[in-house]
Amino acid sequence: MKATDNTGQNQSAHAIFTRYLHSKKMRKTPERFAILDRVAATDEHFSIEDFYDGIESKGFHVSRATVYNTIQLLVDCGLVRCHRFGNSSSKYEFVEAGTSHHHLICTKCGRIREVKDPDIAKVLKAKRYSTFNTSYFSLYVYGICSRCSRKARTQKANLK
Amino acid sequence: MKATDNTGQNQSAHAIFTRYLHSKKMRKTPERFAILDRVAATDEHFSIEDFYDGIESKGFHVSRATVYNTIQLLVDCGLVRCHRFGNSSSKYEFVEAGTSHHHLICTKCGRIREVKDPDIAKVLKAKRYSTFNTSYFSLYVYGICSRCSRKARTQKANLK
DNA sequence: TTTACTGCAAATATTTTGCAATATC
DNA sequence: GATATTGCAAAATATTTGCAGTAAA
Repeated sequence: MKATDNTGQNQSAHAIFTRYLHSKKMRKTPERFAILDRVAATDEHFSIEDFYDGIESKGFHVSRATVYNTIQLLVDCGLVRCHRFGNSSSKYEFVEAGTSHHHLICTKCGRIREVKDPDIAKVLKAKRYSTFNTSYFSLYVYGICSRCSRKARTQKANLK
Repeated sequence: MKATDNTGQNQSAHAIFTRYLHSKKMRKTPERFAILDRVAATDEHFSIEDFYDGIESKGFHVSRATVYNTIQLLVDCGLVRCHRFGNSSSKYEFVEAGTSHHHLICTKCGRIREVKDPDIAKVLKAKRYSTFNTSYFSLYVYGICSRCSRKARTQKANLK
């Protein structure tokens, strides 16, 4: 399981979620916390379907509707981010407090690479947009990945 | 109709698309250019459905499948960008050559605001990622828009 | 005890695909 | 003339919704 400390305040994801649910007068159900636990234990991007299959295989049953609902709550309270790459289904990731990364997306093969980029993160964090209360950023860099570049070079060479 | 000059080379969108189709040995059909023309004449984000209805109402008939295919070609050759905001359908926009903007997305009401931000654009353009051949960026800034902030303040005040 | 939440299944929305007819090259 | 592209409809995929039963507060 990953660490879930939050910006030095040492609040666990559980505590954040509990506080969020409380503030919205929503119920603290076992399904919601089971889903949070499993999300927090997942290092990769996952789709709802991935997640649904995964949690079933661990012997815990929740309906798809509850997965959709709960993941959305986690997005709303900032514990999870949603990405919609290419034309595939929504992908989610647990937010490791205090960290940040961007995504390099290959427009040829669709492969996603994560990059930590403190320089850009710093510039973005310093940015203020008038009358807009920023909470976070998503930066997507589109281009051709090394594998596809290599493939293209090889094909070109073979044509000669 | 908007100007379609490209990075000082004065290539029209038509010329770019023609060149692209030629390079891929694809056919230059009237449907493809009619779709490009209408895309280039549209200032806002549009969904495939919006676009389909719009082009029908102008008396030009193309099938949905052709709209999907052709818009994807335009994305592939860089004349159009695709955004997938929130959980709505894909939104597209014509790329005005040489310009750039980011998107502020309200996590409460879903409203999208475009902002030109030359500073950030400059920083991003200067960025190089090893073994990745960048073609463009998309930056999404999430937060609460002024309207929603105001609404929240008013509600709080009324509770007192 | 009240009613928010859950599971299930059906409905909706969006996008993709197969195939016969057509038009580009 | 060969075959890429089109239109149409059906299929596939992803997500939302309605409702009756269950459980948190």
